Amino acid sequence: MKKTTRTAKDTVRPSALQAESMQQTRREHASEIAEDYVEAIADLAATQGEARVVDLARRLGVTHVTVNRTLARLQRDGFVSTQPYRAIFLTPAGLKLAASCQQRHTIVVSFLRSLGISEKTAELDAEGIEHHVSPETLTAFQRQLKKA
Amino acid sequence: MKKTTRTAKDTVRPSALQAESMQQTRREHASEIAEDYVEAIADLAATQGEARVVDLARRLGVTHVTVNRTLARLQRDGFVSTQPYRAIFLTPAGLKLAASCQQRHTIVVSFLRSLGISEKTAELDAEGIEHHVSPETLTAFQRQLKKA
DNA sequence: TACAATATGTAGCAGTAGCTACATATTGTC
DNA sequence: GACAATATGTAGCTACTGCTACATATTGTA
Repeated sequence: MKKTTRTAKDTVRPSALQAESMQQTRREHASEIAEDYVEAIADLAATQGEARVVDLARRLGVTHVTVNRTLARLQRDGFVSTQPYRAIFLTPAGLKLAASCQQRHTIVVSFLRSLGISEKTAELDAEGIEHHVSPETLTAFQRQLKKA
Repeated sequence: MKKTTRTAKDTVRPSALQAESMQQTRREHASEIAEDYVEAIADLAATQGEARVVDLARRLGVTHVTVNRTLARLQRDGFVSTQPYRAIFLTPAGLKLAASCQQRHTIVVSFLRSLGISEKTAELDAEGIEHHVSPETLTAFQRQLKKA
């Protein structure tokens, strides 16, 4: 036997629902960090006038080195535009992404709060949860909020 | 100036709530995969008698190579015990983790279903969400389920 | 202007997760 | 037992995320 038969099969029909879930979760994870960054940049720009590397590092809880490299990736992917020793700006795509992230974040936090969850926990959990909430689920959250 | 002052400051007082959220999310991410694996292994052992590398690969939507390396890490961390060309077994720690994951998964899915979310979406979203649900939030979900 | 503080950038390391290609072991069947 | 099919293992690549240490640029202030 020359090569793995399994690989081809897996590609065509990964398996059940769980494999699909896992793959989706992984795909989402790739964009989670992008979302966190653009959201932070938008917020810093709004509150402080501009977003700098150190601000982001503080905000995201990583070193400035990590921020730097991630910004390079975000620039490569068209979400931000940066110049050495200058403030960081969001591109139209970045602005759009930031807006939808902020809206989703607000909805998730409000929803959790409506269940009686504490402010702090709601914020902490929302940060992890929000990236995995599908449009359908987000709509359900909003529906529930209107009821209450 | 010899070294970065910022680093020390960041370590002591990362910033606001968001930095803490991010760091927590990253920590959680480290254990997400472990949770997915032990859950899958437990399920395969229950339904098929034993868990093999190929089964896990199909189930998780990755190649057998990835499964292999991850299993090595899980063994290093004390969650599974493996022997070359043999079935994979969960250690007591692994069994415990699997049980709590399955319970949490069930609660999250039930909760989403109770909001009128479709079976498929509930499963897909739960897969991503469940790893970020704190005990407080999980309790709130259960409380809500009892109401309905 | 000069100096110190701060900010930003770069080099290089570790760890994790994914992959393909290839090598070896096990298993099922004739 | 032999052979083919399947399963498992290993080598080596990419990419992302985090870090420390060090180098350079900018900025604020005496």
